[in-house]
Amino acid sequence: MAEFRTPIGTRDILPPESARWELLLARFARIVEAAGYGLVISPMFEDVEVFQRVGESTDVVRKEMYQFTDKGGRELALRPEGTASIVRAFVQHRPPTPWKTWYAAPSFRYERAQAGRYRQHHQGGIEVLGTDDPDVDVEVIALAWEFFASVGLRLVTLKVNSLGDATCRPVYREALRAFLEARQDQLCDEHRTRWEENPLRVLDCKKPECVAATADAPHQLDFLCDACAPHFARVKDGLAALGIPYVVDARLVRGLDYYTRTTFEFASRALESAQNALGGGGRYDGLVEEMGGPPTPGIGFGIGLDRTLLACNDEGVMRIEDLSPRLDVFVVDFAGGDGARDITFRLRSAGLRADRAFGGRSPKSQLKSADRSGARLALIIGPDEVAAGQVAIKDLRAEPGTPQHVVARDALIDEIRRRLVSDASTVGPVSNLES
RNA sequence: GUGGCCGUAGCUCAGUUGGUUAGAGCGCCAGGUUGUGGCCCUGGAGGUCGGGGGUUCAAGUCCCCUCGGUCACCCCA
Repeated sequence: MAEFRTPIGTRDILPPESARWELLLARFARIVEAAGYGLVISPMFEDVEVFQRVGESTDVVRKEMYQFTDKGGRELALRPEGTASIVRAFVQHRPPTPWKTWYAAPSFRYERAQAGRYRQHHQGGIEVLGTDDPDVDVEVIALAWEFFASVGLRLVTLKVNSLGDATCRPVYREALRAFLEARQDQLCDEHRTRWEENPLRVLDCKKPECVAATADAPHQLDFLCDACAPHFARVKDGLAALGIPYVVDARLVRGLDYYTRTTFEFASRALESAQNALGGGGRYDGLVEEMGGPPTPGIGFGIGLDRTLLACNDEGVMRIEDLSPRLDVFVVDFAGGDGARDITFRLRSAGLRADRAFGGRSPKSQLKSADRSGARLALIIGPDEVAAGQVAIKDLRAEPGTPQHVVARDALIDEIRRRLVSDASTVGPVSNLES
């Protein structure tokens, strides 16, 4: 057994699996940048209060945060989600609005690991600050939808809801409180004592008692004010206009307290595991102010990239086997090594993807490495070729017995290019699935 | 934080009611082919049986503890 291993709930992502991550991140970046979003790279730890502002009553900040004191006595925490950092950056730098940003970064939560749940997971997300136009809500949702579609996922479902705003939410809360108060003895053990703390959370409880007791509970949707109702209607119209299927789920309550108005969640019907939420988000029109900035509406989503890949596994898309080899040529030299050293360097300078064998191994052994590398061509340099100033080119995908060609060193790069363009499948893994 | 299941080679696993030097497939390395991969054949390297303690003449096998993995609850991405 190895002496050291990755901490609980974390893992190494190694080749060839990591190639899927490169592709996934490239897809995400391409889609959101094409929509005018700019990358924000923020620290992965912040003043602990930055994250506490996203919701004192949520498990994420209450009991799952990686908190620590640094040597200067500062109270810091590892980022448990993406939005708080972006909002903090907005308040700190006051960029012009609307500020459209994206990020792809790890988040950390101290939880028991299980399928689709890690202590370090990776989220890709976008945030738009400075406009409450409902068409932005539609844009944000549509970009997430497009991302899932771009990786080939077909079994993704979208749920939307509106949680109201500072005007209508308190009214609804009070109605729900009154409703729960009348039936508190029917709730589950936990909520019988805690329903007052956060009444909305009771609607999210999966215990049969709570589900039954709240079956005909009032919905926020029935309490939307004159500002929120048309906002939500416009969002639904927009989704319909773009052909994005959705269901309104009046019981959708997300795990962070900052949400207002539009909230949404993506789930995979393909995922067998209990963790089938791929991502979610919503509006947080009060959060910037809460963080000490000017009143500024905002909306965004976070997508779990780890889970997106799990969903890809279950749907059979983004398969590692479909990723093409990354190398154009593999250099085999059993004439001392000068040729491998010099030619590999020249090939790379010319923009070709090239690797070689080291250690002066036998021709057979080096060819074996060439085969496994997945390269299209092998360049063979033996004493005969050196003497003639030539290099042998072997097509590694040709049928056995296919004769190899010998070219002068001066003509080598042109000849390789000629052979590569004649076979489109030699394009690398990223660009091959990029279209 | 709670519970179920599981820890034997790099990987996937076998190991008969406890009984000699712990096995296979894949992978890796080498040879068969004094300069040619993929198929085949042969050989080799690689394991304190997760760790500690206990029972026993004898423990990979039984018991306890512990660490780790995994799945579920909870929560969420």
